[in-house]
Amino acid sequence: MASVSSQPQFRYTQPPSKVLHLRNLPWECTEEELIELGKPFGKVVNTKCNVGANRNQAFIEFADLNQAIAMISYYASSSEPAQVRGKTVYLQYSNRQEIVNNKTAADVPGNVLLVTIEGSDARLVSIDVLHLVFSAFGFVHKITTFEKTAGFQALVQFSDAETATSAKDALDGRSIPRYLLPELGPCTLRITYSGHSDLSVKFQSHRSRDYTNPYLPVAPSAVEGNGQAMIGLDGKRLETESNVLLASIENMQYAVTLDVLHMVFSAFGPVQKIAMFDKNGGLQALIQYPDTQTAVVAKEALEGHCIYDGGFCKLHLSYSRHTDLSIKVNNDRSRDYTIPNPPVVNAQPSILGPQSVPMMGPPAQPYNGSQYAPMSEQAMMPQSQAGWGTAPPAVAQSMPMQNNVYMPPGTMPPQMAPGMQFPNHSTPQPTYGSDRTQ
DNA sequence: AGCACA
Repeated sequence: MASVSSQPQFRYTQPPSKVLHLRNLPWECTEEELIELGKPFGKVVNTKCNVGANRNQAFIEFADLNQAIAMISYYASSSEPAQVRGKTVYLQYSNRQEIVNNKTAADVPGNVLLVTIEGSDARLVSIDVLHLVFSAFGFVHKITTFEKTAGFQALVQFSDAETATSAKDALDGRSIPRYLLPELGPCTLRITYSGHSDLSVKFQSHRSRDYTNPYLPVAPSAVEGNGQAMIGLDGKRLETESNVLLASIENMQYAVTLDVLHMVFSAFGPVQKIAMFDKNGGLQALIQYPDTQTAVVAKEALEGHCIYDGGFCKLHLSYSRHTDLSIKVNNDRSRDYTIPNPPVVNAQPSILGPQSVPMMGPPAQPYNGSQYAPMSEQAMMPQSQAGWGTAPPAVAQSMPMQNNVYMPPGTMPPQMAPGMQFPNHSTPQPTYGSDRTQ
């Protein structure tokens, strides 16, 4: 192709071309308006609008050079200038011989959106959160997610381009609501159209979903037991198990202290670290066990149960993305129980004495898992075969945690629970000592 | 009011 760079950028008289260059167009002139303008002179085969820094220039390409010449000739001698929306447009032959339309799939409206999730935690955004966000605009048929150099991306399939467009217009450049992303930093959505019209989803997995086909087989990699993820048959529940639990406390009528949490969660195995923080006006806590199995047991046993009788301080548990909490300082909100004799900052005696703490009666509903259900006084006694509980019964009954290896002396909660549930358990004893981090 | 896009 002949190089145009050897010519000046423009001249006052251009050699004829079937491409015309238009300027002084009204803002956001449409292709349709350009076609209307050129149609009287011939067949408009291509257009390009919103050109130039001011986006007020455009190109019209005719099928034949003579048609372009006809248009230029007409307006060269016409008393009425070429107009779009009453605005005079100036036209001349372009210095190009054809319009190269770089219009990519990203610009052509379609029913499938290409979504790039931006942010340091972008790849932690679950497909369920994406589904929730996009479902606000219509039925989401399918979602696939993948990693590209552009980052973490998803394809979201709607029924039609109109629905997809409404989602794109509303969400492009905006961030996923923070309440949908506990623990995660801001995640911004960049949305274009995809060239796809129907995504191919072979399995329900943590990477892809087909919401039109609930009977689609679950990917082997998403089946419970492989240690990676669980997925329900409804294709909706997806949880990645973790050794760290995120606890949200609902209906917090009574103060829930670090020590109370430690006591409650220690019933299922050694608690390594706890971090408490306020989130969305409620109290949340991260509780770290040495292994995922212990966390799973604790979650199953405690989910939905109340720390105190009467529906107070109801626990809602999920798996955290964290695997090892970074406890910068031991205080009344966070503690690393793996460090012996930690310097406790802001150590303050518990405000609530045992008498002011409501008795921890049985949970509103009995624990379901019989293996971990404290059904009787006897069941609350630490069993000798209970892996990590080696304390003599008498001691364990009053101060169940005191003799545990991971529980250094001097860190006992001041308010050991009277009547605290003490489930039997069979978690093998992990090696706490070697597991210290940071 | 004067030539895009990679």
